[in-house]
Amino acid sequence: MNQERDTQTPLASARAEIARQKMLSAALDVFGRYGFDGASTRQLTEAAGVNLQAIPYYFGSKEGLYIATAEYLMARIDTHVGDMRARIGTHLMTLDAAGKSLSEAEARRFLTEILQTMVTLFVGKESESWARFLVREQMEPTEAFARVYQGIMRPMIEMGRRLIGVILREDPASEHVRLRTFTLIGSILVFRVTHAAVLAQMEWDAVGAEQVEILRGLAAELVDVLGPSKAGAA
Amino acid sequence: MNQERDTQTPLASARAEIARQKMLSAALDVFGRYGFDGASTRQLTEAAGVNLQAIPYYFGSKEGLYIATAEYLMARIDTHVGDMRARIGTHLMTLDAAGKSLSEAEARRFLTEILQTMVTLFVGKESESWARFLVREQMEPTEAFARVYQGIMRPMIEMGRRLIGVILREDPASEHVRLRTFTLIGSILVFRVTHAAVLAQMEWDAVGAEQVEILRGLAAELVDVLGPSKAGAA
DNA sequence: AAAAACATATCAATCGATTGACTTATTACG
DNA sequence: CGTAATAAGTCAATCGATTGATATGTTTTT
Repeated sequence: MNQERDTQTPLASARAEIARQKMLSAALDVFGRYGFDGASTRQLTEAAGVNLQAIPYYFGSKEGLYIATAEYLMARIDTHVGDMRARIGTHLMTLDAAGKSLSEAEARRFLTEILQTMVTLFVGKESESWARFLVREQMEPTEAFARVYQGIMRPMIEMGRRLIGVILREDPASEHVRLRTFTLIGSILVFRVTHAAVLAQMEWDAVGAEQVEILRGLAAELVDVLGPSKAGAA
Repeated sequence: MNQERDTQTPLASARAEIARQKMLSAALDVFGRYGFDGASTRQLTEAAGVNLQAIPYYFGSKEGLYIATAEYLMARIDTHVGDMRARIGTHLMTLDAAGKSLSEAEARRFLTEILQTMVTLFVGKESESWARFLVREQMEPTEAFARVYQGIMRPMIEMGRRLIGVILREDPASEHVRLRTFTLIGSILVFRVTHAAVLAQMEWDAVGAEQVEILRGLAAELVDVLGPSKAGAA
């Protein structure tokens, strides 16, 4: 079995590339919906419109397809958040190089942007299976966890830590800032994880564009009420 | 008719009750760890030390065992949170009957208690499989979801809504209070759902007693910083 | 022709469930 | 009381269906 494509995409694989793409696209949906064990190879290939044999042929095994799907997912997500991440990251590095510090207002603006992107990406309907893929991978890490964590979670979390550190006026590396970073993530993630309970409690039929807009507003509010512990609290 | 049999547990079922108990206890762990599809009947019966046939005999089917396990879980949880829930619930009803309203300080105290209970129940290690059972049931509802939601989630959420309504000085039924209730839940739940990422970011080896204490402190802080939108924010 | 891509027909393993025989406990009856 | 009849509980053996993977043949491209 030789499906190595080390340096270049051979012209011969024009057909193959289409098949791979179809399979990855379908696998992202099927794996996201049913998980690794829950998704059968028949299901995966039928959803992609390819033969059962295509899995061992192109990806070696079911597990190979899964790992490839995880990387495909990260690439897809990067097309959605890559710009924002690069922009904020560059801004932070520019400040570092100039020896200047991030203003609180800027930090709030960036943090709001990140959380609102999380809403769109995690709670929205069109990316439902993606989100389930990621949540599942967090809760029960598989072989692909390290890649997903390093590629998506970690950079986002550490960027969030820095921003929250500025807003709370604390060390971004402190335990407290790390904890508060996770609480903010959880504040959004809960609308995906407890999806059924959310629909029941909010009296929503589904999470459509209208609901996403409400949650984006909520994300902005969460950043607004975030602040250093004030002495003058009753 | 010298001996009543109908009201009390029949002497005949003493053995059966032991077997059922063993099976439910083992099933709670196995289902929690691997999910419904992931747990095999062999696994379930071997963990309980009973024969494969015990599942159809006592619970009709694997699904019957699963539903029974969900109800068993709720009973177990009730032994942990039942007292608190009853105490707060009674207090609220007493106030209602007297036409009095809940003070903000009391609301904060109760809410902190609820969140800290969530920490112990969801994040602690000894109840890890329980928590995973519940989280899984939320994310991919099965036949047992309605029971779990009605029995555990809903009463807790609606009690939280009432308390948060007092603190935010808003209508507990409003959309905003509902949203903020979920964000609080998510702030704790995230430490279970993104467990692997939490360990990596917090540089923890595991979530033991020490970490639970830290998270209980975080829960208290989250209630502290909760308040009606203040005008004097810079 | 040679390689790449696709398809058919299986494989052994495991799934949940069922069968029917077996042991133990409870009830019925003399 | 004692003992046979009945029910309750346990067990190994096995069912058809499905799982991921493979062996091998066919078509397409170079």
